[in-house]
Amino acid sequence: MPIQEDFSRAELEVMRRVSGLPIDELALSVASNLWRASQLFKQKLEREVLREHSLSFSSFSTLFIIWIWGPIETRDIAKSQAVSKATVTSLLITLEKHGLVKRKAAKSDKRLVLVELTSAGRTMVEWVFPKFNQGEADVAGILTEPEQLELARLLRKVVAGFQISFEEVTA
Amino acid sequence: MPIQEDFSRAELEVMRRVSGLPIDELALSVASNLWRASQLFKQKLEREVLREHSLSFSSFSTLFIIWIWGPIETRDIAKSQAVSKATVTSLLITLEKHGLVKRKAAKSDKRLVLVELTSAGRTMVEWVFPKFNQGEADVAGILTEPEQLELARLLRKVVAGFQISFEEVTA
DNA sequence: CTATTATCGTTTGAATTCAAACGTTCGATC
DNA sequence: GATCGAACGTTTGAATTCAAACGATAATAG
Repeated sequence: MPIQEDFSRAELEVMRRVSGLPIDELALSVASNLWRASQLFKQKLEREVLREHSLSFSSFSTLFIIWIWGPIETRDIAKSQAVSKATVTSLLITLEKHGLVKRKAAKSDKRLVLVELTSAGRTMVEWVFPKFNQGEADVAGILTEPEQLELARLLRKVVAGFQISFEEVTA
Repeated sequence: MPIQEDFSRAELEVMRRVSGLPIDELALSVASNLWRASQLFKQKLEREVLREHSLSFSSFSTLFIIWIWGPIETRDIAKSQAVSKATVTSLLITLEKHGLVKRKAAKSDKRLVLVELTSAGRTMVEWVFPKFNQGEADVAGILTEPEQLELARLLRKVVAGFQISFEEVTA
């Protein structure tokens, strides 16, 4: 069935109903498939990998960022995840409750909070990340390798375009 | 600066820190840029278009689906949005509170609930959708038209791959 | 026809999310 | 140094999200 390579059934129906309106149908296609792919990806990872470790997608992403960037400030977690500072505070409270991260005040600037993994947190990331990456590979594996490279390039260009347009909107 | 076309600075740092581990770095690139692009897209639309109408991204998406598919069952909204039925119930409660949708029992099957727009809901969608689509066009416009076509095709293939793999996981 | 099973939408409780408001701390200017 | 504005993380309140449990209805089996 060549429908997946061309247009999905749902997409065709949407197009039919908006035809006549001055709508950018290509942009609509890009946006709706971008959103849908990201949601399916998130759900797959939460159900198949993170659930058994009582981690949400956001919790794991935060844990991963802290693992990569060592002691890191709350505001930088927020920027790197494209979420608000309030969200990060909530996530850190949950993660701290589970003993995976610890917060400490910065010496130089008393407003700052430095976050780092506990040893339990480090163990968790190092245990879960390979399985998480396998899930990513399952999804990416739907495409050929040249297609994966091209998809990564195009998405990177979109992300870069955002950063140029707004440059620090996250309050 | 060719960094956006190649690898972002953050991506390079992540790669550096996971080098040595048996990680599929291409899949990691695809997944992280997919997630980031989708989140930035959602935030842009919520802030620049939906916020002034007191609509969340999910609320508008739901409204749009109901606009397209006329009277529709709760379970079909859930499937089309890739969210749980419980989420749809919550969204419908909010939308009903704002007078944008109405629910009625189906005659044939008393378990079903049919959802449709009120006239206020229809007015809202028809007013907001063009502006929403303009936001989509802004984002897609970061890419050339051939790139947009290719991105849509690749994402569609990924989405189709999901549907083949799981086929109705949404409980 | 009755009993079992499956499906529907909802409720419950907990986590995630954000704008707005807040107190605290830093920096800049006078 | 004192004052004003900016930036930090947190709190608050409301909406979104989901798994699990639930009652009601339908479909299937016996």
